[in-house]
Amino acid sequence: MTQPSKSELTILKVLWAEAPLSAREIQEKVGPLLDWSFSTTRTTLSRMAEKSLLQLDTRHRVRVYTPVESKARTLSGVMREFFDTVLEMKGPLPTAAFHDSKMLSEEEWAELDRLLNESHDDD
Amino acid sequence: MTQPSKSELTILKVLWAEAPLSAREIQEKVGPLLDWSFSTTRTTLSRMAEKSLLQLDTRHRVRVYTPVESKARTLSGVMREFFDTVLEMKGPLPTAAFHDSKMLSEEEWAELDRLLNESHDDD
DNA sequence: TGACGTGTGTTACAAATGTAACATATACGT
DNA sequence: ACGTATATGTTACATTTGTAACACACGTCA
Repeated sequence: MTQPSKSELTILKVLWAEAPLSAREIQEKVGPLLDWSFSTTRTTLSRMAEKSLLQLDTRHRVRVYTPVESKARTLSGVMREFFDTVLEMKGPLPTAAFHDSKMLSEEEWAELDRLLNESHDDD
Repeated sequence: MTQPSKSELTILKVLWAEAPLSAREIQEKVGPLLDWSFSTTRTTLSRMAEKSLLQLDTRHRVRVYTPVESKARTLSGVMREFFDTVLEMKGPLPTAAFHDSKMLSEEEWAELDRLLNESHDDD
């Protein structure tokens, strides 16, 4: 499970909020944020699809992108990696401390907690 | 303030524990961990010095390396960046939640807390 | 039917990072 | 003085990521 880079995470965030979206639609959202040209956005989307971070479909004759993994699953991986390497905390993590981040809903936090702190060998 | 990569962080960790160290000494500690050849370690050390992550001195006719920034300062930057981009938590962070990480002593946690949550415009 | 906008495939190049060899200098022991 | 180990300088090449242009196909509108 390859971790998304910072830019890739930005794209994933807009897609978690609303998917599937076309490259053009994604560009309208992340272009201003990342100051990217449409080409750049498209290249990054292609690479994300290659890496199976995104799934590709065709709707109304256009390519649309959907995240393969849920927000909770992806962020749990990113967080696990971070705490492992930076703080060397291998065991359960104090996820309650982050619950006031607006990034996830209550249900998503519940899923993330489960993923981080319970059985760890799926996927 | 360039953030250290994962490998660079590994090197910084051994130097925070004991510095200054020569390339050879560092290799003895990180080589097994990272499965690196001596050359690789040396290249990374050079680049870290270029980026001013490490300071270079000569002791007993050998080059020795010392971290420029303290563990607390470096980790506070890394953590700030992480919570910003991943969880979009911009304000104060619940650092108490991490205090059982063995990475830092009580005093270092105190420094890190101060850096993360108080005035934010030094260095 | 021909120009134009939009979608898509392909290619390009630079910087950062991972990973390492080669070559040279220098000190230390014999 | 000579060989040998260690230290240091330099160079190399691949992969990932950032950043983007070029070229072509297709549908729509005049």
